[in-house]
Amino acid sequence: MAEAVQKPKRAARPSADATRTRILEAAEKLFADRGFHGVTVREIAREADVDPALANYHFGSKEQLFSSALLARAEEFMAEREAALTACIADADGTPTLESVIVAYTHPYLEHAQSGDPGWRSWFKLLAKANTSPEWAPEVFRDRFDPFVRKFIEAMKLAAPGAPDERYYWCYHFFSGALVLTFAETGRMDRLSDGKCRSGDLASGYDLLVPFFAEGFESILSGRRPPLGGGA
Amino acid sequence: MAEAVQKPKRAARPSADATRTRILEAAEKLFADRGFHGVTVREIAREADVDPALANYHFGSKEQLFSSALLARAEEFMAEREAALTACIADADGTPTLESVIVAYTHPYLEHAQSGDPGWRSWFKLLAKANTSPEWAPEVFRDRFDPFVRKFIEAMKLAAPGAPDERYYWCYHFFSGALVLTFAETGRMDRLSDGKCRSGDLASGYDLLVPFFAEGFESILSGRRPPLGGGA
DNA sequence: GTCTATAAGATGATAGAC
DNA sequence: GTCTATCATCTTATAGAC
Repeated sequence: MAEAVQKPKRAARPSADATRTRILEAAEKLFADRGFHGVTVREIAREADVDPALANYHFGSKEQLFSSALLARAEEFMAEREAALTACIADADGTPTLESVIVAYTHPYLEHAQSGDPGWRSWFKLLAKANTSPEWAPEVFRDRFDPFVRKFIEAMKLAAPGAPDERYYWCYHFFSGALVLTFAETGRMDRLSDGKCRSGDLASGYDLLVPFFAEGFESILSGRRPPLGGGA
Repeated sequence: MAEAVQKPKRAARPSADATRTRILEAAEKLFADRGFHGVTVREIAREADVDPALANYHFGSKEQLFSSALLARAEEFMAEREAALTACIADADGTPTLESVIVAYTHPYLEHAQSGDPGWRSWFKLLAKANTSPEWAPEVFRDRFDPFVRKFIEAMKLAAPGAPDERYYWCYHFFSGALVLTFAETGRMDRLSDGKCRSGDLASGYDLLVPFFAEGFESILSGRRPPLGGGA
């Protein structure tokens, strides 16, 4: 105990912090698989091998636990991507290519998916579910995700300036739908292709996603391909 | 009663069929907004202004009710799209353009969204949620959606032949993620753009979506833009 | 076909002992 | 920090009266 006072080393006692982490990891996994309403606090506690009351003690309500799970990796993820985006713009003296902006935005997905920590893959599934049910953790979207998306859109304006404002938003919208679904690994493609393509082969998907969307963005933002009606 | 025997006209008595329909419409709306686990059978019955026991009587379990709601419009929707796809191929003597195939695949979304029946917009939201939680009604995906998607992919092969098989599947995957999210109208874009873009303005989105994806497909399937790694 | 009543069990949350 | 016990409520589903 005198030792602990002198040197407050973490994990001297495996309890409190470890418990929090175990609950958070269990919540991440189960919420990712079954969504907010598809999981009970008791199930999360059981998965974490922890008393049910501890979930409430450490995180408050079930809503707060969900937000905590979504937020846990959001900080790190957004910071990395923001750094990549800033570097990409600086490296190109303020006029990056569309492809380089897309790489900066998406490469952290691939890196984490391949990192060996399976928690990231769960978190991407969680993100996909939250993306079509934003009412589950609106403040996380508002405070953590949206500001970074706005920076991405500003970077697209540097890469392909002069298009009507709405086009940047719609193109981003298409892009995000595809990106989030890809890293959610729903397995649908595996069945559609009779096993010829695997959802889990994210490296192959990524290598196609980047040029696919670079070209889509380029054709719309440059005006090379006009909108169908000829309108906005 | 003698009349009813002679001429078994539908809706002579507004009860049975009307009740089924009311339950189905309420289920469609509530499941679309909150997902399978986010809604109780009692809430659906209350929304339909019907006794809770009738949901079980008419549809069986809650799972079956969800599947019925997803299936209800799927038949009509897929039949229309299949007809459009077949016509598009026939009109072009077997070599349609990529854009015309994309239009055949997507235009029924826009038509129904603008049809005045708000049930279709709910159903598109339901589809988006089911798309990231396919475990809620796997048989509907397997039996109704997947066969039609395979026909779409065959049509893409007619329009842009000769690419490695996996590219058709990945490109379809990107496309479907964007399409389904667009017609889910999550409202995210409205906030991101500070109201400059509205999720509900589906006509504008559609007019950009078609050329955006025509170009993405074209560039990848033709090999004009190679995959990042230079690989498959 | 509709509705009442109820079975049989799970749920989120907390108060209070340790 | 942890765990036991429990509250008040809600859940899906069905049996049986009308």
